[in-house]
Amino acid sequence: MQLSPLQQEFVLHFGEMGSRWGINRTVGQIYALLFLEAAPLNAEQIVERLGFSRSNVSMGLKELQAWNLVRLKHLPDDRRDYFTTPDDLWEIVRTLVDERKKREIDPTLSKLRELQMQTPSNPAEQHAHQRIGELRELIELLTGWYGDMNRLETERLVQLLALGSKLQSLLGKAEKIVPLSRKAPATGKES
Amino acid sequence: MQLSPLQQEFVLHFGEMGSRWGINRTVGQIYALLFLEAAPLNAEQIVERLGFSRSNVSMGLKELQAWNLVRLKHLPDDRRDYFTTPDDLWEIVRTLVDERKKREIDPTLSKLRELQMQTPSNPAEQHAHQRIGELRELIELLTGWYGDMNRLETERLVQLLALGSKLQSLLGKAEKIVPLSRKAPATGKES
DNA sequence: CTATTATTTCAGTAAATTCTGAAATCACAG
DNA sequence: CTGTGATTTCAGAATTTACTGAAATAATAG
Repeated sequence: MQLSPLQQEFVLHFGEMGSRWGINRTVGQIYALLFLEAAPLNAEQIVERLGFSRSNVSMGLKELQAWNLVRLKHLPDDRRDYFTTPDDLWEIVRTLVDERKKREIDPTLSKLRELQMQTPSNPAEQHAHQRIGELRELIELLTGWYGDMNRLETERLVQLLALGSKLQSLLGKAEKIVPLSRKAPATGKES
Repeated sequence: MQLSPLQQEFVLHFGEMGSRWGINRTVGQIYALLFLEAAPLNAEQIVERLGFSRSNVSMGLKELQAWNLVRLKHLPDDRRDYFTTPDDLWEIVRTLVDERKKREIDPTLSKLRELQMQTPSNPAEQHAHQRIGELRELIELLTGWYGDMNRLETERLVQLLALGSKLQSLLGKAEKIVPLSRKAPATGKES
């Protein structure tokens, strides 16, 4: 491995973390490397730095592209593909969550809805049906909230997150002025 | 597998999902089974229903206990261990996030802080150093926010999540009354 | 104690996954 | 076209992870 100690530790750590989150270790390392690098790298450079086989790197890059986690660049008079990660970390977070949602949460929701169609026949099924309903509701609440948050500009989102628990006291105050549900305050001028 | 179609589909789906999140498939299935079941189950009953070996179930249950995801119960005049999942789904979510944070996020933060101690020597390290700092900040913001949310009672938390994007308009209004940073509104009566 | 039943441990095996090198395909310059 | 370099594919090898059965340990009842 042809890396500075700083790079090396970072890359190894994220390879390890990736593998705990269901991501192939080498894919994690490739991503971590690209994340630290100022300039885009081509496959051969990744091979040199990480010591994987060329084909392994190729597969890893394909995987990262499928996840929308890398950007493809080209240099003039060079037909090799160069890869980077977005400069904006929030863009990375959004992509990660979006993709994970698309691949795992959404299919789970469909499955839960489908299972809830079945009317339970005995007490055991009755209970399972109930439980599945609760789970579906919870996931719907969370994904709905995520959708809302994702629609915010990054700056607003960061403000909100930074508020954290101060939020509830603020909300308490706000509620006194804007009484709970924000629907039709009867001013006759809705949009 | 000795399960109703409803149970079976649910259990298989969550086994599959588990394995995509770095959780052993059989552990996922055991958890899914316990989740649906009204009454606690003992290891032998899990063996019957899922068809795994006794030792595999034993290991799976140990894993779930290590993750704090199951509760241990006992029946009168029966010295076998019986397992359930909490009735309250929010408790489950909190446990999941807490454990994952403890095992993966917190060590990552330590690592990032440690790496940032090193003063960069060349331009490449300079850039890496910068990048690591940005990542650390982002994770700190997110974990800080999570800590705040986790401190809320479930009811308040659900209210907040349900508000979603309505929040920002509410906040806009609130901000006019409570001007941005909540520190020392110069009333001379701080706590 | 001893017998009985519950649970865990662990070495070996099975299965799944990751990784590689060789060959195929692709993309373009000449 | 043809040649050269970039990239991908894929079958098998290597590695890792999961699973099992047998044996050990633990817990309790008699």
